[in-house]
Formats: sequence, C-alpha cells, structure tokens
Amino acid sequence: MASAPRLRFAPSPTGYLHVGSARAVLFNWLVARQTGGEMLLRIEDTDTERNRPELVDNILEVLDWLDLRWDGEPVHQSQRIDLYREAADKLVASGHAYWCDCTPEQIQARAKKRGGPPGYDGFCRSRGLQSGPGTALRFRTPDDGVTAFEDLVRGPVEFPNASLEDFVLLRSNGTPTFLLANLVDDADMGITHVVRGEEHVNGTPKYLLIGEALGLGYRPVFAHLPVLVNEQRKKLSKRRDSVSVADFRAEGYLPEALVNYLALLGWGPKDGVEIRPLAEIVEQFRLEDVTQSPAFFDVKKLRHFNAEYIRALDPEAFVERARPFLSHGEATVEVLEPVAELVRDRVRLLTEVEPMVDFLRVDEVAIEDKSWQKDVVKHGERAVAMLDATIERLGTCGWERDAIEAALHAAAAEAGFVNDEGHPQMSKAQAPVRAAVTGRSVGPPLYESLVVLGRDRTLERLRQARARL
RNA sequence: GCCCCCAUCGUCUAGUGGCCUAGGACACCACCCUCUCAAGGUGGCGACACGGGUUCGAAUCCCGUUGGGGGUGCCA
Repeated sequence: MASAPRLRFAPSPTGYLHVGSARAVLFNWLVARQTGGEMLLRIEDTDTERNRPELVDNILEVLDWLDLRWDGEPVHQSQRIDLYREAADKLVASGHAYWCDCTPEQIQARAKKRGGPPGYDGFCRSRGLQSGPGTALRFRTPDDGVTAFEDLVRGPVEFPNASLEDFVLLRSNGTPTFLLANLVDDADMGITHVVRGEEHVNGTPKYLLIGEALGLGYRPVFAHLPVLVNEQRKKLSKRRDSVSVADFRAEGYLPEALVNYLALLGWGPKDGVEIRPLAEIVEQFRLEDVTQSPAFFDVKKLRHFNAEYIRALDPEAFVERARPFLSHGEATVEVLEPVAELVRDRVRLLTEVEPMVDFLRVDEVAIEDKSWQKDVVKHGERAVAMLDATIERLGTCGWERDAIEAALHAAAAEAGFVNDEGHPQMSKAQAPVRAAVTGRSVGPPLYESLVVLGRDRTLERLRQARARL
C-alpha cells in the first residue's frame, strides 16, 4: 500500500528566512496539500559553530505569518546526533568510511603541488587511522561507475562517481555534516519527496551513495528548484540582497500577495491567470511543470500584486491589516476609518497608509516646499483668489461631501479657473486648496478629506496659507 | 581546473514540429476617464543568443559556439 507523500523543509538557523527559502517551503507545502500528504519541518543545526538558535524563532514565526504550516513537531538535528554516529559507525565497520587527520591546509597544499583539481585526494584512504582527536571521518566514494537519479524538474541526472571526492561524514569534533544527517533523517522520517534548491544537485549522488552503503534501500523522489537570482543574475544571498521575509512583512506586504507571487517564480498556471486564491494554486501546481532556469525576484511585480491584494480587502479588514503600521494608533484609525476605502485603493504597501492620512490627525500641517511652489505660488493671483473664495464659501456651506464640492466649484469659477464653456477646472483649482489643507500635492480625494478634517481646521489651514502669500 | 545545469520581450512566463507575422503579466510610453493620486479603458514599445544540422516544415529535436548560473568546505 502506497503511503501518503511526506515532504520536508529543512532550514539551517544560520540566517533569517529569505524569499528563496520561502519559495522552497511553498513548493513543498503545495505538494503536501495537494496530495493529502504532510510537510515536516526539520531544523538542521548540526554545525555548532555557525548555528544561531535564536533564528529558529524567526523561521517559525515567518512560516506562521506566511500561513505555510508544517505538520507535527519540528525535528532538531542537534537532538539526534546519536542516530548519525550510529550510521557513521556502520559505515566504518563496512569499510565505506575511514578516518583522516589531514588539515585543510595540507589538503590544499597537496592539491596545489599536484597541479590538478582542488579537493581531497584520498590521502588517508589506506592509512588505517583510528578515531581520535583531530581526525574526521570520510566516505570512500567509488572510483568508477555512475550514480544516477530521477529529478522531477530536470529529468534524469547522472554523475560519474570518479568526480566525487571522499567527503567528510563526521567532523573532527564529532559532529555530523549535512550530507550524513540529511540522508539519515530523510530515510528515518520517511520522506518521499525531496524538494529543495538547485544548489543541492551536486550533493545528491553523495547522499545516495551514503544510503546505498548503509543498505537502506531508501530512494526518495527529487525535485531541484532553480535558484532565485538578483539583478546581477547571481543567486540571492542574504549578504548582498535584502531579501529577508521579515523585511517584506515590515515594509507592509501582505503574506497572501507574497505567497502568490512566489508561486509564479519558476512555475505558471496553464490558464495564465496569475493572481488567484492559494487553493487554486494548490490544485494546479505540478513539480513537473517547474521551469529549469533561474528566476529574478522582481519587487515591482510583487508590489503590484500587493496593491491588488490590498484593494481586494473590504474597508474594515483593510483598517485591521493597516493597524500595526500606524504609529499613532487609535488617533490614526479614527481618521482613517471614514476614508478607508479611498485610501485602500491608493496604497501599494501598508506602510503607505499613515503618510496618506496623517494630515487628518495632526494639529498643524507642514506644507511641503515642492507642493507650495507648484500648486500655490506658481498659480499667482488665481491661487490667492481661489483661497479667498474657498474660505468664503466653506465658511457657510453645509459640511457634507456634495455641499463642499459645490462650494469649491463655485470658488473655482469665481477665481477664474474655468474652461471655454465656463465650467470650473477643478484639476487646477483644487491644487492650492489641497496644498494648503493637506500639505501635499497628492492624496485621497479632497472633498471626502475635508469632511473628515472638519470646517474649523479646514478654514484655519486655508487662512494660514493665505497669510503666507 | 573539474562536475552539473540553464538560454523566448527589461523582468516573470505561455509555447512540447505546422494553430507563432510568438500569447499573457509586471515595468515603461501615449491617449481616454478624472478634483490630485490611484484604479480602469485603449493603443504602443519590446524576445525565440549565435552557427550548423534533422525535417516538406523548427522557438520547439540533435550537435557545436557564445553567454550565464550552481557545485567543487571538517557550511547547509
């Protein structure tokens, strides 16, 4: 009886979770959800030197934010060391592994002297060394033959064993390396699909060889995803590129938008519909359809997706999602609520909300120099007339949207902002008013904004601007 | 050096021998709509890296070249 697929995401806590890893999780998760299988989480923390336990929290937290949940409890390799040592012992006993006391310097020096390819030369293969301080355990790779495997995204892959060096299984401090722990755990956890980054392709024959030597009869299905690259077409790196998922969260991206976008890197739905519910992606996703070429992470397109997702929110939900990004809390929420829909349609990031409505909250608005020049000073006498007429009309009109609109139309006509047919030219006439009241050239629709601002504060700002002229 | 891989608009992709004078999306440009800005509408710019084959026919298959990437660690 075939059991349900088991996938795994196996990060090492050596850095914050970045978008490349997030995509790897997503693809694993998609397969798990689609097949009714499981996605397990395994923390690969065998390298005690670089390991930063506090980063595990970041990884878990980010996965939770993305809503890409794992099944069961996370497995920590650091708590399973005995398992790997046991496997190592078996390999020594069967002659598949041997102890080596060469230092990296010695290995390098010999390679240089030899003039050939760098890498370990098998120096200790037949020295019969015993385990001891300063000795690492190496795997004896076959000298001939090939190791082949089937890859869902790249098809059949073959490696000549002669190109494989005798790699380290156990460090001289006794800790297992990635290859050993990875294989042992995948087999032990019953992982059926290994879906991971392309950078692991070359290590796969070694992984397989360990399994064979152990007599495990274990053979998962592989899928190596093309790497994500930056504008220089280099693999995304945490050092060079700012690609931490937590940073995107802080910038005001919605997890749904990020996940949707990530799904489209290296894969596309047959019908070409890009922005769609995750459930549909789960249904349509196929590892076999994943592209083999690297993909550039395009923030501009992500931003567009984000704007679309924000616009799809209903006003109440929008306010809730924006809430964590409002540094003045309830005071901002109060002024945002009446214009929530108008603001929601104009922001691409949640961090853009506050600057857009701040003029409604503050007591005194600072007018940006650029706006003052462009929208007021440049219009000269007509701007003066517009401000005067507006102060006049808004002082007495009713204080609701339509009344305000009518008042501004009348003021525009009075100030001479009219076209050939005598209709008010509001695109120009509103500029001085907007600048005076909001301090900026762009923002939410003016009439609705004034309703929220209130008559007193509106008039006060208009008078102050007028006084500057 | 050696091993592995990739190659369609600027970017993400559709395309699996004829439906392709190559489709969509983002970006960009123009116009329309319009109280600013968005959104929306219309149109535009824009690609099969190159050279050989195979075939009646190639973006699609094969070989080579060029370009790019990944790996080559007592990192994962």
